[in-house]
Amino acid sequence: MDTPWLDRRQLRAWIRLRAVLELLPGALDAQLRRDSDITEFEYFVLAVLSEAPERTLRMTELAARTNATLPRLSHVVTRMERRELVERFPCPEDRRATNARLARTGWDTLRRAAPGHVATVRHNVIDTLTDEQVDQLADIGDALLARLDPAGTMSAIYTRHDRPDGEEPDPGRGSADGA
Amino acid sequence: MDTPWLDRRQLRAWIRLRAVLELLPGALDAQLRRDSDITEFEYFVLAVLSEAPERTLRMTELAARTNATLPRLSHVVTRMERRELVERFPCPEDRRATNARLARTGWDTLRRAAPGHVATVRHNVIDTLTDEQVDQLADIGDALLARLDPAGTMSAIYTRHDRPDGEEPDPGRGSADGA
DNA sequence: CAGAATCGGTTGTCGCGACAACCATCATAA
DNA sequence: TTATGATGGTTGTCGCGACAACCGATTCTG
Repeated sequence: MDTPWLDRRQLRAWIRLRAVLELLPGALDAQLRRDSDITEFEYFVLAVLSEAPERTLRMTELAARTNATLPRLSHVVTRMERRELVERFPCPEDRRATNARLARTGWDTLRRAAPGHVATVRHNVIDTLTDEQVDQLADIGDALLARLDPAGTMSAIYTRHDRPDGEEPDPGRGSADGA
Repeated sequence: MDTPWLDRRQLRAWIRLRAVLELLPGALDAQLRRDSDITEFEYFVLAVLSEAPERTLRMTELAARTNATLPRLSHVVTRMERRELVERFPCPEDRRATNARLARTGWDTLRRAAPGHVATVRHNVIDTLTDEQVDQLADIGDALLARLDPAGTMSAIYTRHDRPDGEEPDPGRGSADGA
């Protein structure tokens, strides 16, 4: 356990990363709560569901893709169900399992929330970086996730199907916006 | 409000960043809780205090440097006081104010916790990146914090006094480790 | 030197996430 | 078949953070 201390340059990077870790989630959350009355996590749940076939996913799978524990997800979905953002129904093939499906209200909420959320992400992240830095950030993210999420459960979601859109769940294409 | 959608490269960066935001804090927290029975935030409070002159800081200042709201800090310090990690005493100059001082136990706890914490940071972050990426990360962090923390309250802490150590609060030098 | 506004901090309530305990279902093997 | 263990989920309790309400001390204003 004789790990060397961090040198100045490493420390510089770490301190900044730590600060971002502390501040950014709050900023994103605040905007969504204020403008759409949902959590960033709830937004993410809606987004993930909206990407799934039939807009339906088993709880376990949904938990994995959102990096939630099952208990946490269960609680969250219970609340979301109350607001009719999602629906829960037993899985026909496996009677232990439960499916979560994006409800109409959830889809609408997501669509309405998306633009503001994207704007916030742009404002706080993307637009503050050069194009080069954006790519560097992606590579750095890959490196970190190799440790944090070896299975790639979190990041694979959107990159899997190779589309120009992703986290932002597509309102803007498809039936919306009359594009 | 006609913010353009994220293009593929931007999305790639954002998704990864988001995943890191979700996973990294938990990883750090888990290690500290397990090995030293303190939160990452408590660790940080200890670290910040240990860097302050007299190992003492006013609550407001401590809150600013740890990016906590005052109520939150007050609660945290209450608990830490119970475990004798810190002490609170009224500020002589301003009788509204309260000072928080690092207690003996807190210092010891910090010193014992530091190596494992550093190792975790290395394992999950620093050692997964090239030297070049470490610098890139620092620059990216600067860019993001320009928005998130314009006053620089969070990141200024350690860079201000220009030392080779920083977040990691110095055990390792001084009387520890018998170096 | 009143009175008002402001500052510094604490306390109370509420909502969310972690963890453990629990129940039901499916798979496996004797 | 029935035990055994694993899988999929839910529920209960606890601890922490956000927000609002509050109080004493201080500064500002006339």
